[in-house]
Amino acid sequence: MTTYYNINPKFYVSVDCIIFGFDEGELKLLLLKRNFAPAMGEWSLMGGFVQQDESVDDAAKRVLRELTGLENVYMQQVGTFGEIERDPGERVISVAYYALIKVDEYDRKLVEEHNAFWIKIDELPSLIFDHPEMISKARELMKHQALDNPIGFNLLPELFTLSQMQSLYEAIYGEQMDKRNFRKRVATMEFVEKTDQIDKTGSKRGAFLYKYNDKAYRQDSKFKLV
Amino acid sequence: MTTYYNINPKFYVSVDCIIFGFDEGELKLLLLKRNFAPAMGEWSLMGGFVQQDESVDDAAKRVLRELTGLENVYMQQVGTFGEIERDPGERVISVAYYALIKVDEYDRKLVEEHNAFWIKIDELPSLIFDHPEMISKARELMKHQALDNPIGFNLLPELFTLSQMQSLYEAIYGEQMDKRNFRKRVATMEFVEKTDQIDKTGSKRGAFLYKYNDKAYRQDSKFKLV
DNA sequence: TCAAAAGTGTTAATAGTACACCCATGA
DNA sequence: TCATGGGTGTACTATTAACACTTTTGA
Repeated sequence: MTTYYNINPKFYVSVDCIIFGFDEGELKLLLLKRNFAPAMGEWSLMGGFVQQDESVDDAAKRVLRELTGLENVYMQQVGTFGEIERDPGERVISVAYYALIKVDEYDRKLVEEHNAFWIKIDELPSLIFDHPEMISKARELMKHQALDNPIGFNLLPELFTLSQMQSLYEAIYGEQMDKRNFRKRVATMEFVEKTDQIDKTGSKRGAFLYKYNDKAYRQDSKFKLV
Repeated sequence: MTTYYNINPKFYVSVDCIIFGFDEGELKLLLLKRNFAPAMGEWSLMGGFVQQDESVDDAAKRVLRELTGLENVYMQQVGTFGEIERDPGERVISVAYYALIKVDEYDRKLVEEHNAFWIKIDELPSLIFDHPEMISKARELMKHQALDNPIGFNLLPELFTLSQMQSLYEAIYGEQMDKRNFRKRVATMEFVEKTDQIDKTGSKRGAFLYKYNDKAYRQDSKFKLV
């Protein structure tokens, strides 16, 4: 019964990745200064076309891997952008995903080859097509999800100080937090575990390093910082 | 520079609508008992293929209108379902939307022609493809959005009693609420306005009818029932 | 007269917020 | 010795949760 389908048109379908990183106390996005057509020379998200042999989710994973070399990254679908003229070249329906990566883990060489750069999220250049809209939706969604899920740890190194964790959440929520209240709340989370290791890079005195225990989270599961 | 696009495959893209209604104190979905191919005789969501001359969002609006006759309905994109084999006939990438409609407003004749029926959300039949997954995601998203946005009024008639409103929110949240606390919270919302009209259908004594004032909401904008 | 839904306040518990000083260390 | 970030507790305020009886009226 292929006739049922045949009367309908087909479309190019792409994926675009909003790649978040946290570095030097700031949220950043990994963006391409395109050294390829179309829109060469302009800034864009990393993207690619969905292929026959992969699901849309898998296409997003592949595209992220092509740029960063990373697998098993936390990714979430942001939404599908389907305006007729969104890509001036041809009609393309694009599915946006956001990804949270640790900035000390990605493949420098791949990123360099793609001419990609980390840009502070409050200092974004102009971007092609509807990529700004994708980013603002992604940011909104990520912030919303971060409110009651411990997804922020995907942006922190394996071992982190409480100051790093606080400045991450300040960056995500866009507001300052009280140090004592913040630490009080973290102290109630059994899945944020204090190690006996000390980080000396951030201060002279040194700060205890903590780690996130995902298994411990699934059992008790309460996360709320605001 | 069409060569850039040409090397990539194209796909059928469809939309599927999860249509919520609130009737007789229960949340319901408008589902098709398919009287057309493929999967004739089975239950499914209302769907359709995206066409060349419409955006994906517009396709969803069109499909909803084809079934209900309604325009300007509250709709939200739920997500895109892109597994390779999700439709056993052909590869189709589908974008799911949920819609909130007032059950006293839709076009009975159109619904009858499509062989569609209102089914209580806790008594759903088995559905084709990944439609159950679409529904559970839609329900989750709707519940989440209903937590701090006054979207529930899209499901209530223009005039409603506080008992109706409470039972709606009990259905959405899936939990019983305290009548006095509920009314206290509603009383703080200036955008829920008491009229001087009384509904006598629900009780012998009669209950005051209220209405939702969208303009008043946009100005003050706080909504929180839980 | 009675069944059935409408309507109405107070109190206790909990959660959230504001706030300031000492500590340890390397330069 | 001093500048820098690390670390800690308490009192107040706001929010949320628990709870029971009276009213109206049609059948």
